[in-house]
Amino acid sequence: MSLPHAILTALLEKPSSGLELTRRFDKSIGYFWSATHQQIYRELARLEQSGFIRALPSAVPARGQKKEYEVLPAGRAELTEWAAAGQDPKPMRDPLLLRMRAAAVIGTDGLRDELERHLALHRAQLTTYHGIETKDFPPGRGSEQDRLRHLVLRGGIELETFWIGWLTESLGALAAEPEKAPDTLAAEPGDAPGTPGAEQGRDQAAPGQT
Amino acid sequence: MSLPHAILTALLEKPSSGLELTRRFDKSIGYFWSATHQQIYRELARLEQSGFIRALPSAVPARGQKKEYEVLPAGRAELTEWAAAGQDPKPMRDPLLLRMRAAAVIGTDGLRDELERHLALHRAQLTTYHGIETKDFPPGRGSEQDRLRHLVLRGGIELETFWIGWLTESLGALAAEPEKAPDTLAAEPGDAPGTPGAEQGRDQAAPGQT
DNA sequence: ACCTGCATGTAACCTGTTACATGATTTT
DNA sequence: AAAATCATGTAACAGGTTACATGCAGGT
Repeated sequence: MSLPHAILTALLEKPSSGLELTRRFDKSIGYFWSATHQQIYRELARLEQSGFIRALPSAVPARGQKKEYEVLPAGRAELTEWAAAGQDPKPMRDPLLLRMRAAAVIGTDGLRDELERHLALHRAQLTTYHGIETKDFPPGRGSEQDRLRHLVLRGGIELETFWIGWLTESLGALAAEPEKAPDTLAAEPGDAPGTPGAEQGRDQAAPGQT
Repeated sequence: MSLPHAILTALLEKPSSGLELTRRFDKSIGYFWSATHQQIYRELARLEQSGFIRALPSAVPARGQKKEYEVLPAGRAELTEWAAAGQDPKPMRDPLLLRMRAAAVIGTDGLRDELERHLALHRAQLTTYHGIETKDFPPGRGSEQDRLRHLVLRGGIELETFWIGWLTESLGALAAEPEKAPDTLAAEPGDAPGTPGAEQGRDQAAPGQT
């Protein structure tokens, strides 16, 4: 239940049309809450129906016509209420860690490549964030808004730093044990080391598993 | 599309019933891929129908009866194929960062409390992980499986460390500017600083926003 | 007989994803 | 006039969440 509140926040920062919001969700807002344009239009319609936002009267209500929205007092109240409620951090759900756990069962073929690919992506993202930081948040104290937004950006920066650190560490640990054998690298799917089926339960007593 | 593969991995580690899987998803596996028992039963039914897993013949197919599943060769092949495909890291989606961005618009009331609450939760989680680490992964090299699983755990540990660092840093930055005024702390929702409605677009030219 | 805990589900709903449709405006 | 781009949507589906239903086993 956070997308509507992300949109309310964005609209309070600046009234926008659906497509403008979509673009903002591809940039700054999307760095911590992503959304597609379909989600945004759906949610805008709901927010309007709930009386939280309204289309600026200037806009013509035709199909291909731009329609700008602004937040109504009820919308601001809703956002304030949401902020007061507090959300519990949700358990992580990350495919890459799952991928690594799977590697412990089906073998490490291709794992290094995948880690290196992610490492490159996270490094690129970090560079982007650093660019934003030097451009938008020069040293010296700005307004309260600036400082809060800077903290959000710091969150992104430190998260990417975490990934880069963990990936680097993992690649190092994998290097210590050279991926089975160099000549099995080109094996097709289904040819994983350890026979394809029929010996489940082999590593039953391994630690850190249950 | 990762839940089925999480289940396949779990079942390859050890054939289990739905409820046993649920419990494992509340512990180790759930530390990086959470799932409820409803999801698990639904997915088990699908995986069985697809011929990736089967119920062990010993079990009686009655309603309140335990039903254990094991992975079939086709299931192992499917998992291997999934692992070879590689997933792109998805854009982050975190309510707490959103909450902080909202605070830049509606005011910082209650923000410190929320950050402190999260800090405590992340510290507790880190303690849990450290407990697992010392118990299950003593120094000295174990099997390849052990080392991969240890890396996964390291991921969890370093992620919690990131949160603790960022939250601490943020609390420090907020302390520097003491939450508006001490006497507004008990204000009701709807009384946020900055008038409730009617002045959107105020901070249009602020950096780091578009 | 009744209650509690174990175990497997059903149903309804909401969010997010993917593919496609349609109208308006600008460019070539 | 055609094509590209801007802009708003519809439809169908997959995945995740919440609440509830059903059956069996063991204890009191």
